[in-house]
Amino acid sequence: MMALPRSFFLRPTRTVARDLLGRVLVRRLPDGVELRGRIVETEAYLGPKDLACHTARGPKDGRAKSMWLQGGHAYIYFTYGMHHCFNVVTGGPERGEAVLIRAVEPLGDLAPWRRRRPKAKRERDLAAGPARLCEALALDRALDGHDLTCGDTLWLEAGAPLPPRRIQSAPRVGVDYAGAWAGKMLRFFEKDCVWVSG
DNA sequence: GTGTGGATTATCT
DNA sequence: GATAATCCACACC
Repeated sequence: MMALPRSFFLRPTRTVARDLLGRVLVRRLPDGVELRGRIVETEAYLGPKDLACHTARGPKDGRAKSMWLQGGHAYIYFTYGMHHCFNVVTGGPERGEAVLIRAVEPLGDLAPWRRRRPKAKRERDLAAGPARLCEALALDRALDGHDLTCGDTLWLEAGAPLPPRRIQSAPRVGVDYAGAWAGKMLRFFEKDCVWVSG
């Protein structure tokens, strides 16, 4: 299976956020184990004008510097003193836009997922939530800025995109401070899917 | 089922 | 010094 090409990520961020639903995120761990998850929930962050977006604040070489790369790179940051979150950068270089991956449906053998998420009591908690997903897939700042189009260590595969009627939208999570941008419908998830967070 | 608070640190004011 | 794109445990209903 081939990694999704650069052109996939160079489209408008909202388009990519919707089109990522149903696609497959693949993570090859250092020990060679490969984990695959079907993306079921995303959020779009629309660059410096979007007051909920990390590129709307702070220096360009600060925490969010990877977000200024060309589409198809990873932006992984650390927050709340203990959690990581994984984003896919979108659009051309210097756009400062990205899609936050909020939840995946684990595919294949669940044992390696459980091994990394011993606290998850229910299967549905294995990767529902941006920080849970990062814990399950062992994503941290070592992979910040990684090129997702090389098919190495961390990449995306075509899977099966969702038809529009299976996609539901909602305001983004945890961005109440962002004024008019807080209420915008920039969160996308699969309708009636048990693997979606909250 | 709902609500509250604690963990823990990079980043910016 | 405050805050953050969060999660979990535990209390209480």
